[in-house]
Amino acid sequence: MRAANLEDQLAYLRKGAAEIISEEELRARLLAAQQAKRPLRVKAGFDPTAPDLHLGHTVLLRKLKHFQDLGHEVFFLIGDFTGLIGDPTGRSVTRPPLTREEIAANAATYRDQVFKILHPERTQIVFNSRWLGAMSSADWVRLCAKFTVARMLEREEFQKRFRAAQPIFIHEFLYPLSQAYDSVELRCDVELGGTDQKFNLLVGREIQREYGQPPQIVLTVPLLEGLDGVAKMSKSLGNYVGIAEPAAVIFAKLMSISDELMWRYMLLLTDRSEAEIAALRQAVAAGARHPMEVKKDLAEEIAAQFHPAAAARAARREFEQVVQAQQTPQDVPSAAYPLGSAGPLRVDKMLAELGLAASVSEAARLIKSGAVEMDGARLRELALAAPPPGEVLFRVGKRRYLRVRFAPPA
RNA sequence: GGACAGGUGGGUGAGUGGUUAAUACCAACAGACUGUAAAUCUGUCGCCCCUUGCGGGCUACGGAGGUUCGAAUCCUCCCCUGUCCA
Repeated sequence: MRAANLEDQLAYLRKGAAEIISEEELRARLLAAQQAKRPLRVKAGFDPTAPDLHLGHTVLLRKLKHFQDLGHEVFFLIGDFTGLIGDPTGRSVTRPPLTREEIAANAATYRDQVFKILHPERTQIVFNSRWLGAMSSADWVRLCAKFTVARMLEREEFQKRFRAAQPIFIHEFLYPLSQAYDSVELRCDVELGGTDQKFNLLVGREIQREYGQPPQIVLTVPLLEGLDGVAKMSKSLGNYVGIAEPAAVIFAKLMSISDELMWRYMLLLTDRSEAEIAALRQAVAAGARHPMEVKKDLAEEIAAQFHPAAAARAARREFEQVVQAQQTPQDVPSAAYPLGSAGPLRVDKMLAELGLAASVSEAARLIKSGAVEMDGARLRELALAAPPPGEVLFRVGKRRYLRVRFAPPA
């Protein structure tokens, strides 16, 4: 990979990128680095509070890895200082500072997850509190003096809120400036981010120039749509696939995406070439390939990025058996449930107590809507006059299973 | 410092004394259909109690008090946000 010619390198880095500012500069920088026999310094920043990475993050991580494949150096920056500010999103407030222990724990989690994609030997994990926390008030004044309010208000998020008469707090202005200063401190050649980061990344260029450094090249990657295909993937929206999730979960979640979204995922989450994807898409359109089979291949391939290939294959088989053939899964958890003295068994209460429903009301709702099966038979009543003997298999909704052993009253 | 506007359920956003646990939309959950795809359709969508029921109780409309048989809706104070003026 390292020996590839310049144009091949550029093409490799361009695949799946939303925008490169500018490609000319990148070409020149690649060339200069090659001649000087030094790797490029490539940075991307991450939120210290959300160490549970999902596929949306991997779009960026994969692009970082592409740089590493070409021999460059990646700075995986954990924004423990900027985390105090919170990237302006309209609802963010100043966050309580994390303790040293929390930060260390989050960093460890990152390390575990990130190296499923990145090359450890070409990755440096850095914390921006190291330099931002050491800056004096005077340093901050100097930094702030390098950027104008008018420029700051160009950011779409600020502009929107300004027009809508919504609050903009002064400290929010410090976020882009801090991030930009990170680039100065690390003498970055390239910074990567989602398209929503474009403004911040560009501020980095200006601030670097102010500090007498050549401005970094900015490469943005598209925000990955979540499982719903509409909103961006995010944990809080619940439309995500976590990379630490079991292979079976990853597989099942990916099977629920729309056919249209499948192509997008294929482009951004796999190393398949655009030509290959286009051909496959045509085959599906022509009826030569069944979209479900293509989706299974994709789901298995992605699951295999975070699990052994055998585990991914097993996930596929399990899906075929449990979901498609409607067989009960192998490893259904079981629980004991003590029966009350006499009287009928209140199934709604039991489901809530065993964690199959969030509350008794919720459980009652589920039963009334026909979502609960007992030993394969749909349950319609909240109470059972005579609890069945021995072990009973409960199914709630499509996926939640539990074997319940009824213990006699104590 | 002054004048004015506003703060409602996960989100957007109605409601200005009483069938309002609170319109509508989105999200979410479940069912039907299917390739557990999407789309579509239907139902549900605060918590708890009684086996059910157009059943009962509790909690909820920035916070704290108050008026009233009864308040998200009126009054007082406080907190927060925005606009304009200084």
